[in-house]
Amino acid sequence: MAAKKTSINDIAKHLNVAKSTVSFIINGKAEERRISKELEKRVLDYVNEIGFKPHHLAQSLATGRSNSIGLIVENIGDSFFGPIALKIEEKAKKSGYRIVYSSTLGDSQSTKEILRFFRETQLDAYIIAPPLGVEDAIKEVIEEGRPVVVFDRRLEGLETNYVGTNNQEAAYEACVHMLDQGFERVAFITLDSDQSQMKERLSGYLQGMADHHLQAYILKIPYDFAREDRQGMIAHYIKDNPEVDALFFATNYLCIDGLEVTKNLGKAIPQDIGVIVFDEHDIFRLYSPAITAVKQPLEKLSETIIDMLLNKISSKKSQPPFIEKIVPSTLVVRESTIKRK
Amino acid sequence: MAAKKTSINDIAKHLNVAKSTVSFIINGKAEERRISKELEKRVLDYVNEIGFKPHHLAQSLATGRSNSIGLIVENIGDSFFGPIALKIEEKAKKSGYRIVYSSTLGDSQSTKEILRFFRETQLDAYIIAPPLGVEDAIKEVIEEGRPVVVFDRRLEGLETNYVGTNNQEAAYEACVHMLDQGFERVAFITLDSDQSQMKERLSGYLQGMADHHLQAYILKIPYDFAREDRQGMIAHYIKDNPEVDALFFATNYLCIDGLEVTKNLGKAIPQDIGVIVFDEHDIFRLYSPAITAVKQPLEKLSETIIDMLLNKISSKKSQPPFIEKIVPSTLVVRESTIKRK
DNA sequence: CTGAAAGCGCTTACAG
DNA sequence: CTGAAAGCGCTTACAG
Repeated sequence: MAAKKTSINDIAKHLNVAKSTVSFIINGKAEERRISKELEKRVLDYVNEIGFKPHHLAQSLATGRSNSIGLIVENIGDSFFGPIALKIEEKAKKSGYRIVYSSTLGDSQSTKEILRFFRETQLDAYIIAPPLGVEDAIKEVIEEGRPVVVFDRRLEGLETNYVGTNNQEAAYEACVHMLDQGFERVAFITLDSDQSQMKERLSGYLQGMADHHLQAYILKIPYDFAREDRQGMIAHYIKDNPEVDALFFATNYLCIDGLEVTKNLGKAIPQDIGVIVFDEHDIFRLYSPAITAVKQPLEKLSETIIDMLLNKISSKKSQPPFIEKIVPSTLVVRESTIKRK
Repeated sequence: MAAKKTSINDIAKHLNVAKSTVSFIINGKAEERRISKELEKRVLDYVNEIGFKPHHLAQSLATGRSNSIGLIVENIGDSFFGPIALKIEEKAKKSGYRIVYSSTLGDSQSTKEILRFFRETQLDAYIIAPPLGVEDAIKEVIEEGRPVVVFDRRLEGLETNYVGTNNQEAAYEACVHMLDQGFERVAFITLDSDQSQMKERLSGYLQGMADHHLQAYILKIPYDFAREDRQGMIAHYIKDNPEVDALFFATNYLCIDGLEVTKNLGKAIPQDIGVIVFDEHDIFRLYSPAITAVKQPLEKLSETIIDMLLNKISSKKSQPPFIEKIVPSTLVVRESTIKRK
């Protein structure tokens, strides 16, 4: 029975009170409005009895709030954004917020469309891991008065709240770890990307090599290459640079590609070539040998993001002062970087 | 400038026409309403000029549609549901639908809460991979007239649209593959779960063993066990049943646990023990030896789900006849099941 | 061909 | 202490 939902109006009629009174009571403003305990109880009892729930949309239209947060990530299906989305949702739910999400796949055009689409629905706030080129679109959202938290990478020229990890320091630490283990010609295999987190990681690596007066080896792989093409580039690079004795992958899926390549090439890790990677993945723990990785604290990152946003929402500040929080990563040392003596 | 959004009313005033006229024109009903081409153009031009977008919430309130689909999965962060969510979103977006999601983590109580929460927002339709015990809650949604597609597992006693894979046949095929390879004492390691897909897989395994007159070995691990506990159970089981010569894992993360266990136990795959698993994971391709797996066609599943739902939405049928589609899985044979002669 | 009006279900000044 | 009324921004019978 697709029975019509009972409304606040029906309740008011049934109880012979004004619907405004019902509204106030339901919203816990009985005391504030100095409504008699008795009336309050009568209304509440009835509301519970029939299991009334206010119509969310109508509430939103009247208040301008939708209790929904837009979550825009690069790819909800991947091992970094997926778990983060889960954690964010858990906490958001506790505060009465739903998550509306969309994946950008790194494309600025579709990100702009997502933002346009989301703006039409009056989402209360946004969490975004943006591609380059959407600075203005995000600015518009902020100017509409919606709090925004950008995470994972920052956008130059866009001032806003930000949560990320200490990419540069962590990459530096990882690089130095390799050198401490006796590797000398460490190649950095990264994406050909101007995203801030990638640039920071590269910069950490470069610093590490420079501090030890070592030459840098860098391979940049186009962002939109398919797996076989990425693997082809990596294989070529290894063959062309036989003196390279270790690979530092800038992100987890590149490393997964790299492992397949070294396996096919018959290179032993870490004897023939050392391996280290920025970002964790289940595979790294299980691989033989297990792969040393820079681990981003997903839980802590998620918490920081959603807490910051809820804070901004409740303080109604989409404008400055903007907050920035850096959650440090840790190096998980495994077998792939420990040369047997 | 958090300027007030211009509304259909403002446009009407500015252009000196009734707002109903503006509404009709914007909604492409100019012809149907026999509004003059000239007026239509005048309105449309202005609308484009100021970049007007109708207020989604208001539209929803008036029409009863929200252009949002609720996606309720077990865990948006995992390697099965994450990619499915991505694909579903892509297609939904093309048809003008947003995805609102939530993860159940397999808990029926929180699933009920999610459903209640979502129902308040007038979502147009639902895609659900439900835990047991939410049959009635889903029934209520259907009775409200909202199309529902259940996927991955079905709920006994709940008639609705369903999309899933051929769990039983695929498990049977996997089991027979092991026997063909010369394994004889294949243990089935599964969750202690009454979910339909798990029961079907078990049944496929049992059938396979029975058809070859072989004894079944079954280990059921509690659903809510943490990783160490699961691994502990698997390790024990292997030690207690030394005659077992192969392990058939009912789902991917159990297999990942199992790989860690066999590694620690120093068992060689496939010489000491064969391994096969239901559900893919990046790890299985990369592991040494690579692990034979039953691969669910994620793309095809996602497509089938969203197409079915969009169909139901446009035909406005939440009621019977319900549709059911089974998308077959395929066996990807790798090294873990091929005994060297 | 076009417009005035009611309605979707709520919130919230305002008045008493 | 409580209620009548306007308003959020749309849609859609209905009337002319």
